[in-house]
Amino acid sequence: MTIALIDGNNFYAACEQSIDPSLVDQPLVVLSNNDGCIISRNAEAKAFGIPMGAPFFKVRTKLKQYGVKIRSSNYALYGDMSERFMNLIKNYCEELEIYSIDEAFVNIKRPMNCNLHPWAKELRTHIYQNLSLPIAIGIGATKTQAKLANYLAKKVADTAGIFDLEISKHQEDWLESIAVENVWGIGHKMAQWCRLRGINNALQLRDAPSHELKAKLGITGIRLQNELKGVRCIPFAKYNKAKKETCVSRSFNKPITTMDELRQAISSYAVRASEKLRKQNQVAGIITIFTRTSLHKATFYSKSASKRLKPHSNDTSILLNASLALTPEIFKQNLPLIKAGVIMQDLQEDKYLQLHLFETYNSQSTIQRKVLMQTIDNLNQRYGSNTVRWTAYGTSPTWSMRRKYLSPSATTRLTDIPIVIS
DNA sequence: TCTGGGGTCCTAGGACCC
DNA sequence: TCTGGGGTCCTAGGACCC
Repeated sequence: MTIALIDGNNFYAACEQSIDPSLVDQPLVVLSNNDGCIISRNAEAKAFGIPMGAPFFKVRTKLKQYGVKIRSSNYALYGDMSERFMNLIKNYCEELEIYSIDEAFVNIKRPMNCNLHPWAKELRTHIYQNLSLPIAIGIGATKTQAKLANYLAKKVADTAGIFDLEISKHQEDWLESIAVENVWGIGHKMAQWCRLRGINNALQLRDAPSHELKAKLGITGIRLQNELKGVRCIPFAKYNKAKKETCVSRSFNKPITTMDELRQAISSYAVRASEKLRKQNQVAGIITIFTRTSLHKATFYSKSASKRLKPHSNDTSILLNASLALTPEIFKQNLPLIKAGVIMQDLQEDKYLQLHLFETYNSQSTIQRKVLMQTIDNLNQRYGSNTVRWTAYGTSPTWSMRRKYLSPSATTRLTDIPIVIS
């Protein structure tokens, strides 16, 4: 078996372009939630030297000057496009592991002549014809090799978005061409450490003394090195693994200073987190809420508070009450809070709900609660989120996300379907 | 004015067990 | 002089990923 990593090029920007023909061939950037910073750029925008992750307010003038189009994050759109993307890939491989919203690892068999190019080419065409999304395909003996191959498929001219590192006659040369910071699993800190030791590229990392890597990076270092050599250490996860925690957090549109606002925000995140749990068929054993001031100010404040839930639950009322009870513990007077969130932890599958030996339970009301939650979820799913809502988070929040350049939910909401005038 | 959101894995150290 | 050996579980924090 061989591994391929398939991903969408500039995925968010490409999704925006696929629903709005006026964006084609135009430089385009997509902003993070709250229109904070740049998280996706198409090739035309990259050509202007607009860096990834740049705070929007710092590059705003430049964007205007170059006539770059701007979109706020539209996760309803990207999530739906991702689902379509993965479903198309499924027909082209033996096993699929969805790694992120725009990336998937697949297991494939090499044909007799070992050449996977025709397969890759066909898949690329198929995706483009169906979704107008350009993709890159990297092939390798291990996940890490596939990742590097994918990187090369995008960087090296003349590859047409496909690169097979496993059977390349010049594998070592290619590894040498990849800077150490571009290796999957090597972040900012580790790259610094590598550079200090003269480990500058993927080849040098592969051949570095193992005991030094072990000492610094632990078991992950040894794994990484073996993966570079072609020895599989990171397993292929065919099935969606159950989440270990689930978090809902947001930055505010502007700093908040009152307990009332914080309560509203926390409430709305707790409601959303409960929905997520039910969708994942999970119940939480611990709920944590947190808030903080800006990282970029001299006085930094950050506080969290947790509560154990007995028994585990995904009932909105229970999680809402727990988070509201915790809110006074994290609130501090006269501080400009810019972000808050709710984290659900110690997650279990809801069908194996563990009850407590010395508590009494009313199974009738438990079932009724479950049906109630289901009904609310169904109504919100069918008629739009917030059709049925909890009053705890108010009707017109002053703190909600800024999304000034939002595109329509063209693939998930009937009223937003694009209209073609011929 | 203004810098995202949502995750995972690993490790070290402390508390505790027999 | 000298104070065991082997283990589990939990937590906080660091590092990384997209």
